[in-house]
Amino acid sequence: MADSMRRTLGVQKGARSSQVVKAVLSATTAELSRGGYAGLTIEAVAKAAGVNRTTVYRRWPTRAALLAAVLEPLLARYDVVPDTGSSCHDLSVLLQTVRDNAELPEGQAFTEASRSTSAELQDLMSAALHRALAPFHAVLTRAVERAEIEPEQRDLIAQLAFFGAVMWTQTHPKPLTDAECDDMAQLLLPAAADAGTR
Amino acid sequence: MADSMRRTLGVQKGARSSQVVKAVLSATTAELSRGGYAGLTIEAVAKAAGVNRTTVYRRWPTRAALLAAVLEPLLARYDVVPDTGSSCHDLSVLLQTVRDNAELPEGQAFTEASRSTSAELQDLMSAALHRALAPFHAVLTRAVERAEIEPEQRDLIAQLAFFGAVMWTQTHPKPLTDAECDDMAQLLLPAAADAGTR
Amino acid sequence: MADSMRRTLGVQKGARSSQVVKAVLSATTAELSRGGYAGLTIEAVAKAAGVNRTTVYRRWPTRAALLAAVLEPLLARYDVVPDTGSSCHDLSVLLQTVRDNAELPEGQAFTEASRSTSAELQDLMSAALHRALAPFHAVLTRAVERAEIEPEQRDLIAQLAFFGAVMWTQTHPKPLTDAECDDMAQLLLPAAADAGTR
Amino acid sequence: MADSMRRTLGVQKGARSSQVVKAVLSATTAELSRGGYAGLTIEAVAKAAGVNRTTVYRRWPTRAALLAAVLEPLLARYDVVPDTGSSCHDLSVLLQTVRDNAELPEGQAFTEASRSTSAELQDLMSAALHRALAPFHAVLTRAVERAEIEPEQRDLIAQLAFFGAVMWTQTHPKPLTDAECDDMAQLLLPAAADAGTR
DNA sequence: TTATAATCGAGACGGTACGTCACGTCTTAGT
DNA sequence: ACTAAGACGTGACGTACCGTCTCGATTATAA
Repeated sequence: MADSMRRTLGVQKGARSSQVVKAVLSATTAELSRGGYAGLTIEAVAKAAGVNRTTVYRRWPTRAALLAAVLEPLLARYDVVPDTGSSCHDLSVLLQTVRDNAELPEGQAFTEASRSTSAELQDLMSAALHRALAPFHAVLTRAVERAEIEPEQRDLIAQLAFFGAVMWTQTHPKPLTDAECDDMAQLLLPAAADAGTR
Repeated sequence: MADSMRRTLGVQKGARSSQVVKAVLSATTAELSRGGYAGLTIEAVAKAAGVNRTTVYRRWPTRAALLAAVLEPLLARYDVVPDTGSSCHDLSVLLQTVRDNAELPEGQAFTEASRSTSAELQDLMSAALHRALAPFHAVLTRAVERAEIEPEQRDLIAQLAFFGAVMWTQTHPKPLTDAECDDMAQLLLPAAADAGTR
Repeated sequence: MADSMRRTLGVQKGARSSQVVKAVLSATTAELSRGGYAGLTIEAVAKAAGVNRTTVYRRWPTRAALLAAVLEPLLARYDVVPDTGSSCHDLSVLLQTVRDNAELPEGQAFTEASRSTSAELQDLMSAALHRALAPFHAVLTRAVERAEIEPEQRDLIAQLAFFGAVMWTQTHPKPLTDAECDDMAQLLLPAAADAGTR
Repeated sequence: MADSMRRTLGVQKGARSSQVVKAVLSATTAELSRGGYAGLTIEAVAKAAGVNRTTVYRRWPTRAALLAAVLEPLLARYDVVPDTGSSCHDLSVLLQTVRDNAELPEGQAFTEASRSTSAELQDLMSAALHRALAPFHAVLTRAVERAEIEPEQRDLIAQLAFFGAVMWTQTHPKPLTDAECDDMAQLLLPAAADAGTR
């Protein structure tokens, strides 16, 4: 039953396997950078990685799996919550992380794919979204505790901050600067901004 | 020369043509509602419209053209700038418009497609984005004139408001309520909110 | 009933109609010269003639009809039977006629189309073949009367002579010369050749 | 590089592949028998063979390739030169081979296609023609050596004999009989016929 | 050290959709 | 009354990837 598929399960210790993995994943980001997720084909990835098409299929059965694999490092950055003492600054730091991710092809592909209706992607993407939003909620929960914002504003601010940064390049030719991240944070956390300034 | 491509140019007077157009466009929204833009195939649209595939190609040479056609009514709603006297309320009205659009399959497809790297879409989508953002800028320019916000905050607020509303359903199971639109507007325009309150 | 088709039946007196006919027919030979009968499309003919596609269809409902129209002048040359006194020379003259026709694009298309299995062509082509073979039979019948060949050889010789000339360009880069026509005639009618020589 | 086109190159060991090949080729001759080469569509061949259309394309990229494949056995018959001692009889044997081939749908398609102007066919067909004419030239070269014909008559006789037989069914309802083959050979090789008779 | 299991490359296949071309028919105008 | 122009359904084209399967051929891990 498991044999019928002959699917690759884990990464072998040997150098060969890990090289294949590395080659495929970097080929994937390369392919994502031109064409985005919509233009991502297993065929092209395999060719770019110098690997047989079936080999890719064995380890990553779907396009979504490939995306997930390549997305992991970006999401890992959201696993640490900044804590500088100032909510406003914490938020700004998070926005900078978002910006850094959004500049990478994988990051672009993420926002592109997050709108997809495909079932396989839906789960992956909503999980990733929650992971990315988590530090925002953490920082803003602290802001609530410091009485800088009302509790019921928390989610709204997280929403505005996160997507404001994610979608920045949609409307602006250049990526967010650090100063603009600060502006955005101050706009959304006026009380915290005052505290930091004075 | 016009003959050389044998492409359908305008809608004929006859009932036949206009019926075809209607059938195809509504089939397009139907197909968009399941599968989104990524899952939109001319084949399926044609079948759902009870029309031959080539007929679709003649009038809408690309998938993007089909999307543009079906998107037009939504974008038209952004052509009127609300003017209720209160900037905060104007903004809220715009957010409600965004929400209404985002609930429709065409609207979802719009945000999905706007992230695409495809050349044909790029132009169409950036034009649509500008059209959708225009009323936001108009309303906020009035807010600047009323000294409710700083001039340099204008674009930033437009950005946060627009994408905050557009991406709402990414993080929330239910669409924006009118009250939430008000909250969002007040958060972004605190001075104008005060004015309206007093 | 007849109106439902709205088919053009005869050539109108006016200059316009006859001009259309001329333009289409010469466009047809032009198209035949590149692509042959297999590559002949109504679309291309209409465009080359500067005429609408439907106009062509009305007057020549099928590709075969177009071919027939353009073939007529070539077949007309077979309606006169040479009579120089020498069977051998008569045959040579016929072979030269075949060669002249075979050099024209219509002639090439004729031999190409004559092998077709299409029903509409079958009739047209077999009729044309008979018309082309008729003078051969006439000349050879005279040869039989002159006791230059056996009666039962008549059809065989006609067959060899006609197709030998028609298919000449299949195996030779240059068309038949007059001398080669003579050689061929003498080979097939040795008795008549002797008579002419002495 | 071999992967880049994903084209089927050779016949695999497995029974599957060879069965596909067999099915497609016999379907091709079946389709040729109705419609001829002009009416041959990959679509119909695939359907008749119970095979997917793309599978056909992979192994035989063009219609011409399909024809060539199906033609090969017929052409192979021309690779052996008859040598019965009598030039006249040798020629008759060749004519019978031509007749046998011309009765098969592939043979009909061959003569049909040989008149085509298509580039892809041109090469294939001229090569096939040379292959078919080769034994004629061989037999007639022997006849020259036996002083039965003049050297400069050789090609002319080959031309007349070959095409006379090939085109036989154009003008006759029934295929060539063996006796008629003999007649034709004797007509073209009178000296050799005498030798055989005495 | 040699089995044994995991992984890979290669070739082939059925299948879906693409975008294009030409077909032949029909309707609606425009002279 | 003809022709023009526009539109449509239809069939076939050749291509691109898809996802699956079956073979060997390698390559590691373990008896």
